[in-house]
Amino acid sequence: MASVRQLRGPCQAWPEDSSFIREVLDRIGDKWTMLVVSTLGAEPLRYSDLQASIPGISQRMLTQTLKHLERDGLLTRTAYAEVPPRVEYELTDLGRSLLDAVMAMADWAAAHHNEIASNRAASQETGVGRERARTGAPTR
Amino acid sequence: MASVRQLRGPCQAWPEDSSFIREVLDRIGDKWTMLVVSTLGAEPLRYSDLQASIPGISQRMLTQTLKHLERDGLLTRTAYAEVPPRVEYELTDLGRSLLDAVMAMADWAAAHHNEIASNRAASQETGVGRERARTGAPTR
DNA sequence: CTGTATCCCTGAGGATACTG
DNA sequence: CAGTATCCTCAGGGATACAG
Repeated sequence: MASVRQLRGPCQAWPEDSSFIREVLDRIGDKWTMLVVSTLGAEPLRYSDLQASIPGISQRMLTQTLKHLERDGLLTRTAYAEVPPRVEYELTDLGRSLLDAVMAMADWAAAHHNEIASNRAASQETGVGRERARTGAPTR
Repeated sequence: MASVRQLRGPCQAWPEDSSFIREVLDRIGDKWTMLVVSTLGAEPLRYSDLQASIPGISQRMLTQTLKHLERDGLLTRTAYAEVPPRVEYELTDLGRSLLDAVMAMADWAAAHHNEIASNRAASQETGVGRERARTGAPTR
């Protein structure tokens, strides 16, 4: 498929096709999805491995995120009927294709986070882009 | 800078460097940032143009998003001291570099949203990855 | 036109306890 | 081990009114 950029000229803001952005945001914009996908990028993992590999994630969120990803066909869930239950999660090809795009974003972050941090620090001093600081006494 | 992938081998989940993912998510994972950036991708726009081009955004959110992007050096704000005030927002080079990565994600969405939609529909019928449906009478 | 200031509500998501 | 079921908090963000 053609690039979104090709679909519409360079000097026209996307009319309502911001839906693409919305769509990708709804899918990966939540707190854990990208993390789970990137963690599974290297190798299939079981539930407990995922929880251990993703510091701070709760059972509730891990389960929910995995379900959503499975629904969308980004990963597969395989349960082995063993004596201590074992369930493995693995990215599908579709999931890996998302991972590529995600890595591009990660690369961007890696390449520019210093620059951004210093910009932010500079704005701090200048007052640029800062939320209006409380001046004077509060209203009440 | 080298790719994140190059930094660590292919068969090792990122130890704690999920921070890259977190970082990019914290910056663009909110509801409007990507939309504003992509809207400014084509050309500089003024406040009212942005609001018109991004259906559903409130003044509050537009202002806040613009401030954050300005703080991080992703766009510039230029106020013209005219009789009806005019303020133009324009992406910086840094902002445009982000846009490239964002477009990659949009391309991914454009290329795969059909596949994902049908996967989701299929799961719907199969019951795969679905939240447990209420069975029987509620607890109370 | 370009924002600020408030109020308020929803829902993402954390903590905890329980189950097959 | 691999989840479910509940409860509850808190902050993102919408609506509205006001200001330079």
